[in-house]
Amino acid sequence: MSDAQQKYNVENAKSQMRKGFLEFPVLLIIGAKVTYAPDILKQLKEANLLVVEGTLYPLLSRLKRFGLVEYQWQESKSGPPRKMYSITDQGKAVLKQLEASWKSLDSSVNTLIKHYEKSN
Amino acid sequence: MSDAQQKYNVENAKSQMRKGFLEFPVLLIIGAKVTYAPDILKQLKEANLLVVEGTLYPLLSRLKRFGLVEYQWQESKSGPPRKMYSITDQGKAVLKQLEASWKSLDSSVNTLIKHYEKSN
DNA sequence: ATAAGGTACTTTGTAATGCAAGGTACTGTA
DNA sequence: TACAGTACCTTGCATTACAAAGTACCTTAT
Repeated sequence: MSDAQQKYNVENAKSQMRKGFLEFPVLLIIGAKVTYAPDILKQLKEANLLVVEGTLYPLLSRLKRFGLVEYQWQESKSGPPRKMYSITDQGKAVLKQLEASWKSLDSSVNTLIKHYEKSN
Repeated sequence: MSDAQQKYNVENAKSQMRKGFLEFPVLLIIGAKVTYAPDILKQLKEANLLVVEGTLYPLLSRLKRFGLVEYQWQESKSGPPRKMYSITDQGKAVLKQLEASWKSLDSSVNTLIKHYEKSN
């Protein structure tokens, strides 16, 4: 029956909330310091933006493909070589735009929250 | 060749930034006042959260299917009848969780922005 | 040497969602 | 009766997060 009520999954909502959004924090992280995937994962985790490998690696390839980041191989003392990512000038330009979009989104949502709270 | 650089589309990024996210503002709007689709579209537009019909109607069906909103038909003086949506108790409960997720996301991102700015 | 464990990077298939485009139907007015 | 405006809905596509599994390199212990 199409009327049957389904159970709403908040975890899925959180995941969806990050959809298409992660490029921004990842660019911020790379923009702040040359770094590599496992460290980016760690920083995202510390920021409560949990992400898994299967999400991050394709995302980095995408950023590279768009010329927003670049990388250089670097040897490690404790394992295989690492792809050290750094932001490009193009990446910095896009980052500015994403930051503007974020601020707009941020203020829009916070306004809606205030309206909602005022009505209750 | 797979190395060819593609053009980054900021508009697409904005759209993706809203992906999976829209349930939250729509619930906020319905939670603040009983309303119907075209008015929700108008409010989203005023909040700079541009959305089109093809996005909103399936979203409303979804919220209904999950029992987060309900509707009643209401006749209009200027056209066909309207589905007037209101939030349910379940919807209010979910809204609380989404608000918590949003605040966490908000503070995480703003922290990353600060780190980025400090490093430049 | 070789095995085992850790580190790093990658790929495949699935589910979810925004969007463009097109469609249906009701209402009032010329 | 035609037309324009309003409201609701559906289909197909592109994108992206995630789980899961895989490849490869390096160090350490046996």
